[in-house]
Amino acid sequence: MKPNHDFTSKLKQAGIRVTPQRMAIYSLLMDYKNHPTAFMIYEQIRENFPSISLMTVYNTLNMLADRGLINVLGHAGDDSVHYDADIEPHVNLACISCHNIVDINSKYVNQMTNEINSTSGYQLFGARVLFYGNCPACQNQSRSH
Amino acid sequence: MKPNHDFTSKLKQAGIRVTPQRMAIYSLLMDYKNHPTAFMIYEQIRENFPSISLMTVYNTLNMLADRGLINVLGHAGDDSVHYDADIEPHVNLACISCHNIVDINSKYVNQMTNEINSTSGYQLFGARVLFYGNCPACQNQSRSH
DNA sequence: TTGTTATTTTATAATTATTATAATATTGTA
DNA sequence: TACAATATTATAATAATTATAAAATAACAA
Repeated sequence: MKPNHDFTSKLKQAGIRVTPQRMAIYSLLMDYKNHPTAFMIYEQIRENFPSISLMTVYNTLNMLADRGLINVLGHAGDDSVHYDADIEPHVNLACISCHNIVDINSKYVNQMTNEINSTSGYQLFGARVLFYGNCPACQNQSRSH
Repeated sequence: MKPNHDFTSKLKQAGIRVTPQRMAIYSLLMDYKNHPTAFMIYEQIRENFPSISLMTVYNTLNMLADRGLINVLGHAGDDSVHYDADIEPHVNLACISCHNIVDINSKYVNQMTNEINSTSGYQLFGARVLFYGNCPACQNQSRSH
């Protein structure tokens, strides 16, 4: 049986040369579901690659995004860009207080994607469906003021 | 008959003090459909208010966004934030070549919004539903290389 | 209207996310 | 192994956004 995520071949298929840093960044983004920023990734990776530079993280993320292997979510109330390794159209839900982003399921996303694909005339690369508000935990915190 | 857009009362209702600069920024964002960045707004407004500062534009946009009068769309292939005065949930379609953003209708947006409102537990403030790709014009340009 | 106070606007400087550059290191391959 | 192409790193540069504080303006009471 083959491994669930064959990162190496995915990178190669996309024409991206395989290096330990890229593997670490890509697999971190695939494994974690927390939609991190470049800096958050940098801090994580540094535990295993103490000499990695933030530039490498940015280079890798831009490369992965250009080839369509990851998705750029944009800001989440803070001012840095969040990334998502889940490139299937789906809904993200961002909390503008704690800046966490979670995935949720919606039966309408695929229908909407198909609709736009067939009617817009655009050559679509991806979607960023992000609802924002206060998560349950942050709603409770603001009550206790 | 009352005017279609009563900017003054909208600002007042939101607790925002009315100034000529704020009126100009808000009405520009309501009238134009091109989802501009802060700098694009600055350049437009400067034709009527030669001494306006970019800081005022940022202050006003942040204030309008905080009170929920406008929507923050995030980046569109460039690296500055785009704004939208249409706060009804709707679909934006961004071209990553020319960085234009247009609105399109989708019958699924409202259904999706209601679904998330009732099932997520989040206190929702807005949505950013953005599909990206190449617009028809830019597809033609890239063919002629 | 006029005077007073709080709020805004503006100019300037500071911050910070991201990108550019160039030297060094590593990868793929003959 | 050795060569050529590409990647990584450290550093500096860029540019969007925010902070600060003085000057200007809006709200409002008398």
